Amino acid sequence: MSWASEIEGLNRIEPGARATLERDSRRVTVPAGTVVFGPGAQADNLIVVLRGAVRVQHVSESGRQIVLYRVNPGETCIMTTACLMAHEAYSAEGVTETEVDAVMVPRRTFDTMIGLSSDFRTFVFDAYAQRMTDLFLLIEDVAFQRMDIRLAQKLLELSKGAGSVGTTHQQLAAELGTAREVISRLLQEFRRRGLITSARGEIVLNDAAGLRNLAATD
Amino acid sequence: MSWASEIEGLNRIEPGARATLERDSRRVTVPAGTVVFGPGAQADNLIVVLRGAVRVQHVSESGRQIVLYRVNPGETCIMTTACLMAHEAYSAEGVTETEVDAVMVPRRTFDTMIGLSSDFRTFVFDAYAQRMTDLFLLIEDVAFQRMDIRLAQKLLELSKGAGSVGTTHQQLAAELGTAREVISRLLQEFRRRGLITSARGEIVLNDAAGLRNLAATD
DNA sequence: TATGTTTGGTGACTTGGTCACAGACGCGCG
DNA sequence: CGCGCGTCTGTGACCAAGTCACCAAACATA
Repeated sequence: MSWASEIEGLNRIEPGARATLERDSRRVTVPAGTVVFGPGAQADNLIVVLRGAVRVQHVSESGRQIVLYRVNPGETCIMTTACLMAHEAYSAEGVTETEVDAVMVPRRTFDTMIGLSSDFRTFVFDAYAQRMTDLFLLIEDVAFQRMDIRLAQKLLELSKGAGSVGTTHQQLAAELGTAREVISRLLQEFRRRGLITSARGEIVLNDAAGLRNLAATD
Repeated sequence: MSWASEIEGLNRIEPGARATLERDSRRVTVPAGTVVFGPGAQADNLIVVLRGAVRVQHVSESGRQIVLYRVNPGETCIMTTACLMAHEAYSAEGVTETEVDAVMVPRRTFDTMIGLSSDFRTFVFDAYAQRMTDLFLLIEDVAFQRMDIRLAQKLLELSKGAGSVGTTHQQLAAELGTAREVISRLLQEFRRRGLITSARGEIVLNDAAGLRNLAATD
C-alpha cells in the first residue's frame, strides 16, 4: 500500500497529504502491449509507474511513427492530465512495453493534492520539466542530427549495457521516426565497419566503444 | 494595475488570490530584440505577456536555429518555471519580437498562488498543455512533413492575413530549422508557379489561396 | 563615389526518404 | 515432408533536403 515511499520526490511528502494520496488512488497491473492512453481514450487519472515502462509515441496519418519518450519507474505520465485539462485532441499514444505496475490517481485527488502539498507540486512540476526537456532534445535531434549518429545512440540506449538488442529494422525506424530502408542501409554500413553483427530481429554490438565514439561525434 | 482581468483564465480568479497576485507581481516593458531568458540566465519569475510577443527558439552548436513556439498576449512562458525547478540546462532562449508589456510573478508568489487558487492552477496547467501540444505538432512537422508545405504554412501564418511578409530567407530558414539555400530554392519554385513575388527582405503573397491549397496537402 | 556588409542565387555533391520488388526465413498445415 | 503465407531484410532507381563553395546584386554609409 505504501507505494509513495518508493518514489523519489514523493517519499518525503507531508504525512497528511500522503495518507490522502494513498487512500484515494488505486494500484493496477497491466500486461505488456496495452494501449494505456491514446486518441479518443479519455484519461481521467494521473498515472505513476512503479515497475516496467510505458512508451509514448506519435503515429502520423501516413503510418510513420516516432517515439517521444518513455515513462520509467518512479515517473509519471503527466501528459494525460495536461491534455485532459486543455481538452485538446490527443496526438500521442502510450503503450506498455513490459508488464507494468502503476498507480492511478483520480483527477479529483490530483487537484486536491496540488493544493495540499508543496512536495507534490514540486513532483508534478519536475515531471513537466523533464518531459519538456526530453521533447526539446528530441526536436534538436530530429531537426539537426545525422541519422547514423542517432542510430548509434539508440542502439547503445536500447542495449542498456548488454551486448545485443532484440529489435527489427522496422522497430528501430519507428523509434527514430525514419523509414525501414534507411535503417537497413545504415546497419549494413555499421556491419561493414565491424561495429555490429546482425541476424533476423537481433543486433549484436561487437564494438560498443566504436559505436560510442560514433555517437559522440556531434 | 488590474491586469489579471484582461487575461483569459485569470479574469474570474478568486478575489483574495487575485489581490495577492497583483500586489506581489511587477509590470515591465521590454524593448524589441531583448533576450528575456536563455542559457545561463536564471529566470526567477513566471512571465505573463500582456502585449507583444516573445519568440522561443533553439540554437544548436552548429549555429542552426529553429523556432519552438511564440508566447502571445494572455499567455505565459511556463518553461521558465519548469526548467528552473528541474535545474536542467536551459537549451532554449526567448527573444522579444516587438516591444513587450509583461508581468513578472516571483517564484515565491507563484508557489503561493498554486496552493491558493484552483483557477490559477487551471491557468498554469492549461499553459503547460498548450506548449506540450505545440511541441508535439512541431515534432510531427519536422519529422514527417515536406519542406515546401511547411514553408507555405509558415508564410501564411507570418502574413496574418496581410498580403506580404517582411522576412529574409535566412529568417525563414531559422523559423523552420532548415538551411537558407533550401528556402531560396523553394521560394524560387513558388515564384515560378506564380504563388508569390519577392524582393530583398519582402515576400508578396500573390496567390494566398494557392498557398493554402498547397499547405493543406498533408 | 568607394567600400564593406547583407541578401539572394547557383552548381556539385552527400544524406535521407519513397517506391517497387525480390529473396530469405519461420511456421503452420495438408 | 513440401507447400503456402506472412514477416523480415536487401537493393536499385529516383526524388527531396542539407552542405559546401562561390558569386552577384542590393544596400549602407563613410
